[in-house]
Amino acid sequence: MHQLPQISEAEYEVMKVVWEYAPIGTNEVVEKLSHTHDWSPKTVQTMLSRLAKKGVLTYEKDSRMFVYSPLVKQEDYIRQESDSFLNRFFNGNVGSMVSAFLDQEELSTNEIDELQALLKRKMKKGDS
Amino acid sequence: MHQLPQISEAEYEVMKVVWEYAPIGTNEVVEKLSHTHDWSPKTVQTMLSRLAKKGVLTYEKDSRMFVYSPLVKQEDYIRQESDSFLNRFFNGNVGSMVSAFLDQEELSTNEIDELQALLKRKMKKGDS
DNA sequence: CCTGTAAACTTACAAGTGTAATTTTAATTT
DNA sequence: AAATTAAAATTACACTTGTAAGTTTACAGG
Repeated sequence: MHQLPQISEAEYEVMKVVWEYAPIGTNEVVEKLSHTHDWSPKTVQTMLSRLAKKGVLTYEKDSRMFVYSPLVKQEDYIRQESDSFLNRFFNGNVGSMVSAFLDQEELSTNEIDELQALLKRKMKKGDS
Repeated sequence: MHQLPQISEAEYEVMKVVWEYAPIGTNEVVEKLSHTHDWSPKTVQTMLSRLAKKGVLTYEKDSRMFVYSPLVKQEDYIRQESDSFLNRFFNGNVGSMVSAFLDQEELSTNEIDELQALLKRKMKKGDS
């Protein structure tokens, strides 16, 4: 499993837009981000170039404009980061992690129910 | 909730030793890390100074040597990073996160059992 | 008391990141 | 075809991080 390129926090915000709306032009990316971030269009452009250089996305020309598409799947990237997070802080042990979240009282009764349902379904599948 | 200082990945490795063995001197930190990392003692010293400057740890002098102790609790730092991770990648939804781990087939039947036990216990507590 | 040595303090330097401004280029409008 | 203008390409710059090396200082031993 060859490592995916490193994506910085700000770059990731840009990628979220690309993942959701690709193929998407520079201006539209800027527009989408303007709702949630206070970034200059120049800044967004810089991040798009860096992402292209890193091979996270690619583009085609529509006359003079660029239209971007992802090269890396969001799911794959999230998987990589999840694994890294889990190892860094919980020695790779999902149980410790969930346990920590439970201790932090961050889960409502409903959320706990949901989790139990999830696990139950997973069990069934594993059985077969 | 005032933000804790930023701790880089390498710095975190150093902190793990400090958290586990504090109060601990520079040389002992270097020694502990030598088992798991290929870092020059100089590198470790740099990281210790940076951590002190950031206010993550403090030290006292034992004659000419420094003896370090943490100022930030590991648990607090992990909580902060966990929240940040969860928001960044799963919109703060623990269910989505666990669900993702389940989909990645990274949990053995045993681990799933463990999780279920955890949740059951948590439910009981929440009840009372 | 002088000196060697080990510790701490200061400096180094490239890569990555956040955050743009400036310059060039190519399409569009007169 | 020339001029306008909007996009892309290039340049900028400070801060953090990884990774140390060099320099100063103070204790311990002779």
